[in-house]
Amino acid sequence: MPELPEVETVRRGLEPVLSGRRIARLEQRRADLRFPLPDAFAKRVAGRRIQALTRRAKYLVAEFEGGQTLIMHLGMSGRFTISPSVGSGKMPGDFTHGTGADPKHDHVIFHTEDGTTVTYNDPRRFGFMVMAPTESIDQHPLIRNLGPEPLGNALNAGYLAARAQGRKTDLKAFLMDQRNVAGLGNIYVCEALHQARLSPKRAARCLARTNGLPTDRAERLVTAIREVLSAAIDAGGSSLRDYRQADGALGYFQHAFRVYGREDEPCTKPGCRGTVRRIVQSGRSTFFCSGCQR
DNA sequence: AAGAACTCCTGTTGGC
DNA sequence: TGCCAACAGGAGTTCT
Repeated sequence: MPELPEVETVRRGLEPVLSGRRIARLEQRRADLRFPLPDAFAKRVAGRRIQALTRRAKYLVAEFEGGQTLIMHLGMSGRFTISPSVGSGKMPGDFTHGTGADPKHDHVIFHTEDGTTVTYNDPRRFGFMVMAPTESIDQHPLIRNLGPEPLGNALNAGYLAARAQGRKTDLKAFLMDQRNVAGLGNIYVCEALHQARLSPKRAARCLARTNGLPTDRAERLVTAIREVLSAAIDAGGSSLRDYRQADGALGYFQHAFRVYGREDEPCTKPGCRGTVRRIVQSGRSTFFCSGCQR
């Protein structure tokens, strides 16, 4: 579900209440999400301070004092919601305790030392939380094989060209694969390909070097990925069904979608008279304009 | 080794 | 209204 912009938005929302704060108590309401929750989870977290809350790809990463790091993934329907401490200035009744979602799916609740609670709610339970030693976190199986962060310098046309060399898989699947680029999902792959005017059906090897130079296609794609993700983060992510920011607010980038969810609507690209189509690739919906995406 | 299919789980939506 | 199938933002595992 949440892709990089949504996870980054959640991280920014949680950082002020979690980073540098001690977890007084952790409430665990079931044994597992997608995978079992960490052994002795509550005991390992209680009384420990979160030294940093970062993000890698679609993972939220909480580094605890004492050498352990919690890796969290929101799956398709996971959300974190902050409830302020009593007496924080809010009027009683201003804030519904919990997530605003069905409380029967409140699975993990972090109580910070100052009384704030952070609740993880996840109806589909595709999310997960894993604890691992901080010192070797980069070698963790969930982290080890991730491709570069798309907003960092490591993603560039030369990298993409090399990575796509000889790959017959289509561009859609290539970009969805977290080993190639980390953090993209169905929505932003569709949007980035549209902006780059590339067909999702094209073989990934079209990005590879020709005459020793990265292709114009690879350049356009890198630019498009960066612009789409940056704009989405600025908008607080995209809210379709479940996604909310940590303060409960909706994201609003969904209003800026050019192709996603716009089947049969006209292409918005200036000068393009095409219509947005929906096809299925690797079992998932792809939205694109066959007029301007080649 | 790459690529495709299958799997986990619940909720919503659209067709009949 | 009820029922059922299809679908939803992900990704690890298991096949071919």
